[in-house]
Order: sequence, then structure tokens, then C-alpha cells
Amino acid sequence: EKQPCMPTHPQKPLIIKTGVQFTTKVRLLVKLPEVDYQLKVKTTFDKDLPPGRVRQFFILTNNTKVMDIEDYSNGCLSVEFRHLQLKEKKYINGTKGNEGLLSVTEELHSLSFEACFTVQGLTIDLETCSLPLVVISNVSQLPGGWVSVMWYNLLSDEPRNLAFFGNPPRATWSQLSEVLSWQFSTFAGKGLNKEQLSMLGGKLLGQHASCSDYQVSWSKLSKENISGKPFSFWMWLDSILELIKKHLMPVWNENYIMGFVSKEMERTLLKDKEPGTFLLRFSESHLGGITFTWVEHGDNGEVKFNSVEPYTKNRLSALPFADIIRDYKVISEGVVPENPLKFLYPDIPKDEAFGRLYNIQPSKVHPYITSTLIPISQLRSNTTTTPSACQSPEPPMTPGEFDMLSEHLCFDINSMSSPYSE
Amino acid sequence: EKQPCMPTHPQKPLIIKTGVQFTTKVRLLVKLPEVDYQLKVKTTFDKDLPPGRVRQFFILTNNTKVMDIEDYSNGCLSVEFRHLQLKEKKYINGTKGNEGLLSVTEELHSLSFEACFTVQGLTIDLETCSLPLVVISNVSQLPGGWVSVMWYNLLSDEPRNLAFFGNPPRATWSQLSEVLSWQFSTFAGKGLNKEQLSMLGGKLLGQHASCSDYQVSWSKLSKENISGKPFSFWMWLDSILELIKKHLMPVWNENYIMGFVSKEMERTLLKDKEPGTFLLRFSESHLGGITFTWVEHGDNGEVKFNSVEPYTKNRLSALPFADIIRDYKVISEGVVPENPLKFLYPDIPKDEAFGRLYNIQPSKVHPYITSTLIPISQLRSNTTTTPSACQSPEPPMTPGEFDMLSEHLCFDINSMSSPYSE
DNA sequence: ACAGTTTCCCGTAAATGC
DNA sequence: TGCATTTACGGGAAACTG
Repeated sequence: EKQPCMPTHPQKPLIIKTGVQFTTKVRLLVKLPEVDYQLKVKTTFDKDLPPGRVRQFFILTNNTKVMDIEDYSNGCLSVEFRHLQLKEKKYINGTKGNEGLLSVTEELHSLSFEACFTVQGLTIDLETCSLPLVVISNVSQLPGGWVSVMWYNLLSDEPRNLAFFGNPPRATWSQLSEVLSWQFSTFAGKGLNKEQLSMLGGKLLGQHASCSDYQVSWSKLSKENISGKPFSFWMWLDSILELIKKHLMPVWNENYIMGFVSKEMERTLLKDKEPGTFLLRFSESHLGGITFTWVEHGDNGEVKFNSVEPYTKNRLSALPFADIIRDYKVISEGVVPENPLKFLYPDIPKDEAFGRLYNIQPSKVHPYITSTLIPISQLRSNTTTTPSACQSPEPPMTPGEFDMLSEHLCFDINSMSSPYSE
Repeated sequence: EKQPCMPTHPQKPLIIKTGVQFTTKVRLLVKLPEVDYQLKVKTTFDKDLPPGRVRQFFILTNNTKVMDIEDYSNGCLSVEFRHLQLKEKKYINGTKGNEGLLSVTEELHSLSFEACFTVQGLTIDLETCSLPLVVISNVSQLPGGWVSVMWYNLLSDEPRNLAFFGNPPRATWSQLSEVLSWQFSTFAGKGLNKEQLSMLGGKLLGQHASCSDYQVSWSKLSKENISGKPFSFWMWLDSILELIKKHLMPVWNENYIMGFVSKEMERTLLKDKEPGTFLLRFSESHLGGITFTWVEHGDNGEVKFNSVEPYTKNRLSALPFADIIRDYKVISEGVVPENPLKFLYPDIPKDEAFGRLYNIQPSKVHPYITSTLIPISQLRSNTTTTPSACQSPEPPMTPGEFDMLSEHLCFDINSMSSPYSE
């Protein structure tokens, strides 16, 4: 009868940050017989959640509003709550929410809506509630919150199973890889191809990657650290998503970033290519880094591979990535510096690929000599990269199922959006 | 009888930002005969300020506290209010504070403290208040607020003249230059020498700069824009202070930044020096920029001056200034690039001056080739700087009077300090 | 001591108000 | 419309708390 509905900003709904305004909207789907009085709707956070175990929050601002006829659409009654804000209830006694078992981003909450009206002597109570919500207190928890929302909506059909992460189900690699690709297409404009997914599968699952119905656990995806690294698979992947979103969008959308390639595959691809052929991939050792690797032929004819130290958001905000590629130089004492990057793999001349993405160097205010930063590597001795473990390829993935997920995600709670931005 | 006292953080007291916690402390100077009951002190913001004309604020948090015997010191009673927070009173009716005449950073406020006790049947009321305070709502207003605090405390002996900026007095250049120098020594560790002050005097006052008791108006310092520029003298100077604080401290403290030199003086100084002699100065055309100018001899023996486009905080946070000086290169097509900076004026070899300030290039994680950004200028045609107006020199300034100012500024209201930081 | 979590608040951008 | 001022909130860092 009532239904939570479409977000205005299809970004990262179902995550609310305390102290930050969010917006939500409810619509009455049945047409009521003429009601000439004001129909009030009340919003409550965690309405019938028993205290204990989890943190408790409340809505700071006004939580009651009158329904109104929607301007557009078929004259439905609806109400939009804006400027809602969440605050944690602090208990004077020692009862602390969130005891041990679940991390805060696995703790699920919900927003309830109630209305009551009488029609022809009949009192009718209406009530509905949102899909499970994750409450965070700092943007640093956003990646963790978002992966919870994804996992829930991928694997649960229940509208409100707040205990979901008490014993979270596994996903098949086929399901997961589709969601991962969907992340890239949603946030970075272009999804993942089968080679990229194959590398990711290998990284996450090892040799099982070849079978697409291999089961992936929640823990493996987002809780356990990648062996030898201080971050989980999801944290790593999300850092790359953020890097693309902020600094690599155009390059990513042109498909110029191979991104996910094992080091062995990288060598196989580059070894027979023209010297100066390079490819772009993400760092596996650090969060949110991108590097390029190019082939060269040594003096005695042997093939050499070089990679730069990965560029992270700090460097990239001083100098856009396309300009780094254009200007990159290897310098040796007393020699004219040279840019070793000639062809984007397989064989696209660099300027043909990146030409449109270069920033024009504005020849600004004279009487000054303009100056830019250029990325250089100072060569003292030969550096050769070491080989790394190999991953097997992955069968192709067919698109689909997106609809299901996006449908689940359409509830309009978006702590990220400003209420003024429309 | 009571007295506001020393700040814990001698940063920028007397400025309070709404919504940000601040701390204040009051001490009872007279020793009371045994009082065995709790002596309560109450803080009120703008206690007897009539509404209207100015914005009105109130203390959000608890404003009453019991006095306590100070641990250290001679057993005085004192009380420290922490976590105080200001919020603006919003009027439902159209009465808006701050009407026209004064800008918000010229609006003065005050914090009052009251206590009442009976001793031997006598009821005694105590009351005291702070020096005038400036209330801001965003750090972008901090420079404007701080110059008001400086001007008030430089020119007023009254403890609480909230109408001061209705008709602010003038300062002599001698007074002002001392305060400006004091700013640099307080915030950047080293004050201004007489040549630097002379250039500043010339910039602010034109040809009157030669007489040290020339009067400077409040408006000239901080309200009128520098002719042809979209900012006032103070905004310009403060942007430089901030730049030094964040990015140039070591270089500034070694006295390597001449900083304030007119372009004509610059040429006079450099013209007879060894080619490759350079000096560092702040941009006059843009806020918070620093540039270097060096001499060269052209092919036909004539003297040439070059300056780079000023570096601002964004660039400097990608690459520290000392490293820029070390790595700066001028590049021409097909030629080995060269660093034109050889001697810091007058004749200190560059590496001797800056050597200790260079960042060690950490030869980080192999198998990567490390890469840095280097600042380069691409030369296409000759660029020569144009001469500018000349300023006359300024008589020496003697230190002193600092005490008076710092005494006035010692009241412990420091919206910048975290209450936890001790 | 420590890790997970929250709070604090600068600094930028956007909204608001005159 | 433009300018002055406030609000919003991401992001880094510090503080908190079991």
C-alpha cells in the first residue's frame, strides 16, 4: 500500500552518516477516498528494535510531516522528509551498543513510517519500513558500509532481515563478479571486461577462479586481509574505484586502463611488442595506486620491463594522469631526457590515444616564466622488475541481474545528497 | 578582584568560531576568608548588549561551574570552562543583527563572568568580562577577525569598547610595522627586517613611507583593496603568513626568503651578481605565492632577469619548496636541461644554503622505478620581466612594545584550541 | 597497548540572505 | 544581480573506549 521509492541521487543509498542530513520519500500507492483532513506521516528510526546488542540512533530533527498530492505523477499522496539527521543515543549506564560480534558496518537498521486515518468510521493504520540501513559516523566507513549494502541486496530477498550479517550467506563468483562490474559501470562509467574479472577472480579465489559457481564468503571479500597486505580485497578494489572516480574517469572510459592484469600476464602481453609499448595497471601492493609498465630492449637485445612507482591521489591531484603520460621522462646524468612511453598496448601511438585528454598548458600571467611539474625518473643503474605469481583466466560473464540489484537499491535514502541540490 | 588569564595556546585568541569549542578561565585574585560552600561562576555571552545592530549569540553548552583551588600557583580559586560553544540567535521577526555599517569581523562581543557569595552576612557580587571578541562562522573569516583583534589591542586601552570599529583610530607606521613584524615572529618564527618593512611601508603608504609617524587608517590596512588588486593589504600579507606557516617555515627561518622586495630593488641587487644568482620573493599579484628571480647574461652580454610563475600552496603541497629549488630545470627542445639556480643572493652556493632542507628521495618499494615530480620551464622564446614602481627605504625599527600587545592578548579565549589538547 | 569507532574541525563549495 | 555571510560536509587527524 505504501512504498519507499526512487532516489534522486542514485549514488550510495541505504547508508546514513550521523550528523549529516538525508532525505527520504514515501508514497501512498492506493488512492484514498476523499480525505479532507491532513494525513500525517511519522518517521521513526529503529522503531521496534530491542535495545542492546546494537547501537541506537534517533532522528534529531522534525520527524512528522503532512502528505501532499504529488505534482507530477498520477495524483498520488506522498511526503518527502528532508533535513533528517541521525544521532546516537548515549546511555548513562554502561550498556554499550554493538558488542563484539558485528562491526558497525554490518549492523543493520531501518527507518519506519506510520500514518493513521479514519475513513467512513474505520480506523486504518498504515506502516512500512525501509530496506536495511547502515549507519556510519565518518566517511572513512563508507566503503565498509557500501559493501554490506551490496552483499545484503545481492543475497537476500527479505525486505528487513536485520540479523543478516550474524550468519551471512556466500555468493557465487558469477554473482559477485557481476556486482563488481556493476560498481565500475555505475561509479566510473564503464564496467569490467572478462579479462579484468578473471584477474580479480584469481586474486580473490586463487586457482578456483576457473569455476564460476565457486562460493565466495563474506569474510573473504571484505573482512580478511589479502595475504601479506594490511587490507581486504574489497578495500583494495574500492580504493581503485575512488581513484578512477576522482582522477581517471576519462582515461578509464576510453578503455585505456587495462588495470587488472597479473604481472605475468603483463609480461606475456608486452614481450613481443614494439619497444616503448606500455600498459596501465593498478597497484596491488598499495591502496589506490596506478602505474605504467613499458618494454624496452637492452643493449644486448634482451627484453626489459619497467614500471614506475604507482601514482596515488595526492600526486594525481598535482598533475592529471594524461599529462603524466605525456610528460614522463627518464633522465640520466648529462643526457637529453626521453619519454619512454610510445605506444599504448597493443600499438596505439601515445598521442593518438591520449591527445584529447591532455590538459592545455595555459601560458598564464607574464612577466613570469610558466612552470609545470613533470614526472621524471632518474636512472642510475638498471632496474628490472621481478616476476610474480600467475593467475589462470576466467570464463566470460554475461550481463543481467543488474535490474534486481538496482531495484533493491532504489529506496530513497541517500545520506550523501544535499537536500538543496535540486 | 578577578582576572582573565594566560592562554594555554598563544595562537589566535579572542576569536571564536560558532559551533567550535573554546575554553576560558577565570581566577579570583583576592583570597577569600574560608568559604565552605561551593562558589559558582556563570558565563554569559554579550550580557548587557542591547539587541539590534549586531548579531546575537548564546552559549550552547553548560555555562555554570564551581570554582576550585588551583593545583599549582598560590592556592587561588579558579575555574576553567571547557567545551563552550557559541550559536547565533535567530530571530523569527525580521530583525537581523549586523546592519550595514560594520562587517562581521568588526563587530565586537564580550564574555561575562558572574559570581555571588555571602561572607559574614555580607552579600558580594563579583563580575568581570573579557576583552572584546570577534565571532566568525567560517575559518575564511579568520584573517579579518585577527586583524580586528590586533588593531583593537594596538590602539585601545579600554578593556571593553565594543563600539571601537564605529570610528577606529589610526596607527602610526611605526606602531603598525612593529605589529606586522611581531606577526611573523609569532607565527613563522622570525620577524621582519628593516628592508622588508621598508618595502611593506612603501606598498601600503606610497611615498610617505619614509616618515615613521605617518598615520595608517584601519580602512587602508584591511578594508580598501590594493589598487588594481581584488584584495586588501592585510589579506595579501596574511596569505603570505599562512604560506610560510604551512610550507616555508624552515626556509623562512634560515632567512633565505628576502620575500618583500620591490621589482626595481630586485634588479638593483641582482644585476652585478654572478649569473645564476637568485632570490626568493612573494608574489604581489596573487595571494599566497612565492617565486624566484635569477640573473643571466644573454648571448650579447646583456643582463637578463627571469622569474617563475609563483608557487602556491597547492603546488607546494605536491613538492616542498627546497626540492623545487634543487630540481628546477629549464628545458629547451633537444638540449640537456639545466638548473639555472646557482647562488642564493648574495653569493651562497645553492646546495650550501638549502642542502639541509632537501627532502631525501626515498628509494622506495622496488620493483618500481621511483619517480618524482620536477618543476620545469619550457623555454620557447626569451622572456624578460618588466620593471615596476620604486619604493624608498625606511628608517630602522626598534623592538619593544611587544609586551603591551601580548599582555592585552593574553586572555584565554582560544577558539582554535581543542579542549583535549593538554 | 591497541584497534575500532567517534569526534573534532579545517577548508572548500554551495546555499542563503541582503 | 552581486556580495557578504553562513551552512554543509568530505577528509585527515586526534580523541575516545572498551
